Amino acid sequence: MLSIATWNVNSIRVRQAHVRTWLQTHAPDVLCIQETKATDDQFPAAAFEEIGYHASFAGQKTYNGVALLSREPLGAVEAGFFGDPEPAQSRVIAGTLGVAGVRVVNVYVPNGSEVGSAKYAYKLEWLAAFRRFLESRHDPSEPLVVLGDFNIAPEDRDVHDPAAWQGQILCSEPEREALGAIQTWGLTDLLRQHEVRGGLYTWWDYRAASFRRNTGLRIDLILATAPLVPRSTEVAIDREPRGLEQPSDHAPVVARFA
DNA sequence: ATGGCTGCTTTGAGCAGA
Repeated sequence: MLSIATWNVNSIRVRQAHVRTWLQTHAPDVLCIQETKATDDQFPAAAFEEIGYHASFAGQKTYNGVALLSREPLGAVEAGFFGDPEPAQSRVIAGTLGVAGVRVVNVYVPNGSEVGSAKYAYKLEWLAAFRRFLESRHDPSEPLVVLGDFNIAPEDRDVHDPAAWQGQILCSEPEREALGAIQTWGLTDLLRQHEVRGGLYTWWDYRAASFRRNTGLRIDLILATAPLVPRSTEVAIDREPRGLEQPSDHAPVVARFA
């Protein structure tokens, strides 16, 4: 039994207590977090060590930042990825779960701002570079999990109002094709192994009472290679922390493996 | 149609997020 989770926390310093409580309640083997918005010297590692979690982190000032919180120290921890077009942006951290031999790659994909903008072009370039990294450094026959905030809703059933979002950032065809190319390499969206329904979201805008009205998107994904797909027993989106005081705008997602 | 909320920043209006 193995469980691996992802959560965009939107500032680890603000969300520290939420994350601690969630870890104590759910006890995943690894929690991948994104948007820590903290430099490495600011990262509150002791708060997690106190409750039995080892922290590996790669941060920068103000923006981005990723971390791995794990019950056991991870092997071969690497920040960034080979071929990263802008290594100064802290968007990837990876480590290996020793017992299971599972490589865990935690990603914070660029948001892209607006279709047609310079940031959008960078998002597509980043996704292509990440696919080349997978090809050059990994093999689809290895047990590999790639998870995090992809900032892409894979299909219309992952969007509360597909007509309104059609062609918009997070939903545009080029973004979906870039994600599709990563999946074609050999990664499966595990939630869709268990669930065909729409209306399952991981992010709700802070504005316009989006969570209460459930006007969300599913943009936080857990992808895995073929050896892990038959071992996938469950993928759960935990909406509970989104309803707390001062929440992250994203919900945690957990995958369990036999 | 717009902006709606939140976090951060050599602190306070502007950027970025999604």
